[in-house]
Amino acid sequence: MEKPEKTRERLYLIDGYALIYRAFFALISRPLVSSRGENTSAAFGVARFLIKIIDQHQPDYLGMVFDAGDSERVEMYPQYKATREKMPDELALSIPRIRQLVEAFRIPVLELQGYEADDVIGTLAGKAVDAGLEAVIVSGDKDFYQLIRPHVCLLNPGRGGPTAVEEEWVDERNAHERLGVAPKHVVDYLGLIGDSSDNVPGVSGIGPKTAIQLIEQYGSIEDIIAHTAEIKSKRAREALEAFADSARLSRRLVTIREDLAVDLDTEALRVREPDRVALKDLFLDLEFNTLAREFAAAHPTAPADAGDGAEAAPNRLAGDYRLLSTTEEVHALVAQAREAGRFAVDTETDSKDPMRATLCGISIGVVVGEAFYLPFRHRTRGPDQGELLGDATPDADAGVRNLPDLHSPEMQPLLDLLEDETIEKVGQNLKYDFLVFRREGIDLRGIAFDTMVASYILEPGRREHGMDSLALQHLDHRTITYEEVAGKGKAQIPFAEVELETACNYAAEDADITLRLADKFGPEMQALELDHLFRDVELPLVHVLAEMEYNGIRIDEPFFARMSEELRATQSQLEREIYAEAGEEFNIGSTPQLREILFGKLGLPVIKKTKTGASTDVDVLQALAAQGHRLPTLLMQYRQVDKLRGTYVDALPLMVNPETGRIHTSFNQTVAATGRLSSTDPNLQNIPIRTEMGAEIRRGFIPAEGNVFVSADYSQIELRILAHYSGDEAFVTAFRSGADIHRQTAALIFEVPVESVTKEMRDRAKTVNFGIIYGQGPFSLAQQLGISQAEAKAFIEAYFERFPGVRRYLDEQIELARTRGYVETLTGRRRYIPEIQSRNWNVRAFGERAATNAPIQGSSADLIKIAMIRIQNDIAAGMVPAKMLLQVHDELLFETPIGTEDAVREFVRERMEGAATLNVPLKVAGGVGSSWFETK
DNA sequence: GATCTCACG
DNA sequence: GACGTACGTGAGATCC
Repeated sequence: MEKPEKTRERLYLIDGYALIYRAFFALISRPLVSSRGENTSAAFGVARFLIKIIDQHQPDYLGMVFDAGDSERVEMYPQYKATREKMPDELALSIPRIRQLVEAFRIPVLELQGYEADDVIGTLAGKAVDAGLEAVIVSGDKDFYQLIRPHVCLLNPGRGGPTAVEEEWVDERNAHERLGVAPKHVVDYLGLIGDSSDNVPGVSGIGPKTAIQLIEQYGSIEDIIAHTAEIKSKRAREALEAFADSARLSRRLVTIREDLAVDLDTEALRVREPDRVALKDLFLDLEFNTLAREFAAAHPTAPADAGDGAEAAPNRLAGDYRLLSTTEEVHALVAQAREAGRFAVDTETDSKDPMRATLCGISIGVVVGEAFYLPFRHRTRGPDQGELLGDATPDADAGVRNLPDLHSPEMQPLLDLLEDETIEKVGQNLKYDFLVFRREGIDLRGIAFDTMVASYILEPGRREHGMDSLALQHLDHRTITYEEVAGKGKAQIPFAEVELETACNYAAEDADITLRLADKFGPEMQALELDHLFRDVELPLVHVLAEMEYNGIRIDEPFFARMSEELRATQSQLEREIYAEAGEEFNIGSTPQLREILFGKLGLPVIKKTKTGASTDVDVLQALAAQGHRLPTLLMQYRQVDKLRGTYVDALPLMVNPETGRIHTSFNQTVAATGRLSSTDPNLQNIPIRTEMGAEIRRGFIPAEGNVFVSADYSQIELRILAHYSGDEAFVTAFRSGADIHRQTAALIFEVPVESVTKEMRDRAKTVNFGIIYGQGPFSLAQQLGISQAEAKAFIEAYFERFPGVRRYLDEQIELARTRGYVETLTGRRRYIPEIQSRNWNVRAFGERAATNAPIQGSSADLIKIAMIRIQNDIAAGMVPAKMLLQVHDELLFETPIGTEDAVREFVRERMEGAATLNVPLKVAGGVGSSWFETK
């Protein structure tokens, strides 16, 4: 039916939740998920619909109607809507978004506490007609047919996409025909047949056909009941005799009220220009880029507000940033912070490495929009550009007004504040500040919020969690960058030499932004139930990691010097042999030159290609060596030696901290998308062990005088997690029996008794076991095992046949990632997988592997983190004299006084094995030694 | 800064 | 039927 002819101004009343549900479920099998993991299906559908309504229908008045609170129908009939499933979480989370959208469109929201949208719509439609308007009810719900009359019609919105449905008008002309009864009898009709979605009972035994017939014959439900005895059909008659009251109740339940106490405020409902800026921001935030473009094209900015640039450029947030220069001011600030019980803190220093940095100032923010900078060690350069005029004392330089020394009695209240556990500290990367303070002899306590960690919990796949990027995205604010105040490259000056007012603006802004971000991230984490992970795992871990970094690890420098000489000699020898074999000298480290030698000059076959040409990696060299060529073998040896020397033996001694004589790595808590840690400067999580020559390097890591190392590593933690999650019977049984899991696996997939499993069978089973965790396919398994692809395929099939629970579990994770956009670990840590929605097979397959691997790798990370926190707590409480030094994903390394090693081993084992209770036991293996090498 | 290679779990 | 083919990291060397 085409659109009814327009004779009056039109008011469109949109049934809000009907629209939202429809939009959400239209995309249920392929939901829209933003890169931050937000399910945006409903918001998208609603936005697109509103644009369409406004552009194509050009309503004169428009309102969005929502249910609010429990309906009076529940009092009438407690089971009303009781069979409805709870709103899916993803949808519930997008309701606030949709309200923002509606607001940005400047469409009034109409709701009345205690009433359903239907009743508000019924009332307003009536009032609209009285006011000389025409009411268009936008909904697909048949209940609304009862409201149809002159100047009231129904618009059932269509649907785009693959299963497109045309929009549909229902008015006086076609209502009767569509439902089989006239609008005035809709309540009788629905009262008889009931409504399963609202759990309205109706009359059991009477369906649409009978209902229509009865209504045609007798009229309303009361009339029908009055004539029950005359009804010919025995079934219908008996049904009515039994359920007459149910029919009356049902009729009342489906009757839409038209008499609520709401006014029709036509002026408020008149369609207005949308708030373009807000809408554009929302669209970008929701990643509706196409919609944003289309909307911008259809609604060009009026000349009046074009070109002022306010829309495009991020704001500069207004902040009152002040430099403190007197003790009294500091005391007042301390009092204010104590009063508030919470403040943001940030340190300014002269190095990115907290183990080498010197503190030069502190910024503090207590309330949003206000922050202070406390300079302690600023100085200026003299006119001759070299002589330092200022130092730590305020009098030394007239140009700089430092506060009294941080450790002077006047500043004691500030130090007390920092060390007061009851006053909450908010910061960005507080591990850094903690270490800087610690080296000043200040123990920063009360770490309550870290915005960098919070951002990581909310968006673990995000590239960077730096403040500049977070402020830009979340606060639409461009921060002052370090380069802007200190310069860059060669011209960069130490922060201590930055002019004070400039330093203050930079530093205080950081504290202010931190506070604003914390206020935003806190509720977001709560909404996603990530609070436990944040409060009980990641936040306590900040301390633990800081402690480990502070501890550092000792190396045997003469050992590295000797090893470097030996490797260098080996390398020269190999170099000569390589040149001889190649027939010329060239740069072995240059891939292009090596390519030319191997595939050009010597004409060896190209095995594998990279983006830029033939690959020369170890797989290729191995294959070429297997063909009987000598050069590839030499190259592999050369590369191994070169790598060990360049990356480890020569590099590590340069990292020794002159102050402590030890190497202090940095454990990054916000890098790995799965929840793992990473280690940098230097990376101590990839110290060689797999080859004999490489493992020698570990002899150079030694405990402090009078100490030994204790190492403890989880045995097959990832496979145990897989067993736990999948609940696979064979798998779980194997682990519970305490037997060798790879041997057990081999017995099952090769169908032989455990005693007959050969070493080769076990090795293959082990490879398959690990391959499964990563989603390895037949192609790569075949390559790895040196077997045919068909054989590899048979292995994988045999595996899943023996472990059907594993297959089921992996499929489940893929399905979860597809439908809700993310997978999660034991602690609820999420990993969003937008790739799984890709139309590109390759990208999608990657997403599927990530979806199966992330819960396993991530849960393993969860467990060791929990263990680390408990261990460090007990170490701090003095239970053992050990120091935790390193974490290498499933392994922890400790340093402890000689004689305490057995106790420490047991202490650590107990806490690691007790980190969680799974379906299968957790097992920890340990070792003791006077070098890292010996702990194996 | 991008690319390649290779070290670890 | 082809696609391209195992997850997660960091560092050093070379090239452009």
